[in-house]
Amino acid sequence: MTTITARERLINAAVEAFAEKGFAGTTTRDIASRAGMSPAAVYVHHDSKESLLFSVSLDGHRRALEVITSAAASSTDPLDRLRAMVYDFSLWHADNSRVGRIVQYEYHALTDEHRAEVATYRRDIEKTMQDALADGVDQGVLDVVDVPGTAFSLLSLGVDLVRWFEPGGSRSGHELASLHAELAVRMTLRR
Amino acid sequence: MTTITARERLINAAVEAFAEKGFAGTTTRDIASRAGMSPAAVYVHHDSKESLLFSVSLDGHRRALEVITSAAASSTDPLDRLRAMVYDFSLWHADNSRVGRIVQYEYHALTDEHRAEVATYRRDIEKTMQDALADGVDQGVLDVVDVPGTAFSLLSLGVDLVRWFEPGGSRSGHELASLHAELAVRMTLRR
DNA sequence: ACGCGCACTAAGCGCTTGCTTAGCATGCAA
DNA sequence: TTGCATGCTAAGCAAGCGCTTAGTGCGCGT
Repeated sequence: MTTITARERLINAAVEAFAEKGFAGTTTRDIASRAGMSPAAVYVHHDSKESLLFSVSLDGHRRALEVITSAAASSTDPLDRLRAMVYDFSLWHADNSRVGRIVQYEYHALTDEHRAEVATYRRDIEKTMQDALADGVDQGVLDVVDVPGTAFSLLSLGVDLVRWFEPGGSRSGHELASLHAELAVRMTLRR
Repeated sequence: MTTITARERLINAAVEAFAEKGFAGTTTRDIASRAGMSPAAVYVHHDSKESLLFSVSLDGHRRALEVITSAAASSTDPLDRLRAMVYDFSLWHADNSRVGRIVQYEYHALTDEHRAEVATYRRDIEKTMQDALADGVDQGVLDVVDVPGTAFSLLSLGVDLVRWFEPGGSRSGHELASLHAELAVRMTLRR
């Protein structure tokens, strides 16, 4: 059985609040009341509002990198691998749209030090996608003129989901991830 | 010669501030000082901080719709038209990344009434892209299984630019718009 | 020369912000 | 029984918020 600590309850409350109102629009009182605690309780478990954001953002970046890294390792066939990477990355953003929104849109609200730390995960995510495309070109399966630009565009499809995606909406995460994977193949397949 | 009114100077200041710090993170004092005025001057020309946001957002939505509408009317050839629409839409977002950021990311900060008003422009933008794809399919030039989903994905490429694009960066708006137009053709061309 | 209207400011009001301080209930070791 | 650490709250502080009020200086028509 997993016990949810008070610290974790506060983090979950912060995820809800930041995703709904943004970092600047969220008050520490709002976070506390979502977690069923008094305003002062936030500071028993976390140093500041920004350090709460950093916890959420760092964990989100780590999980996003892990998703795309595992997908990259799932196959040696360039086409299967590309499909898996785009599918899993987009699905993760649909399934975790609140955390994803914080990762993508509250990046600028981090302190310089914290922003620099999560920036390494962002570079790794981009590099993983670029490497997959470059390898597909080397193997003669893919035809990609602009590898960094195309990699970024493929990631954009997943990232942009968090701007509007709501669970229980008219389209499921699987549907959208499948669409993105198919579009990715069309964008890059050698003809 | 064009004279910039005090009202416009405040709007320009608001664009800078909202794009940099977000709506909730911007103070009316910040807007006023960027415009070289006292805090009270804001209220001589605008009703509230939110009405300043609405002015920026409404104008941005109108201009984005106009860009894609003109591109849609620029050719009857489905492929040329698609290229023009994606190119112009992405280029506009690169050239107007600050306004674009406000249009896309501060949408939720509008009042319900104001949000409903700009929502019509968003629907028109989507519909314009969907119609162009559907017509290309009808003419036998394009092959698009999921028209609304693909239309949204094509727009996402341009929209996502505003998240990170900075004028004077390593890639020009033209470069990115060309890339997006080429990817759009690959995504939809019948083979 | 004068008076009026308009663009603008100095000052500040009531409220909310992030965060701190002082203290209290509970549980456990001795 | 005592003593103390732990996890929390009530109260509040200084600063900053959106916005208002009361007025000032200046250009312009007469």
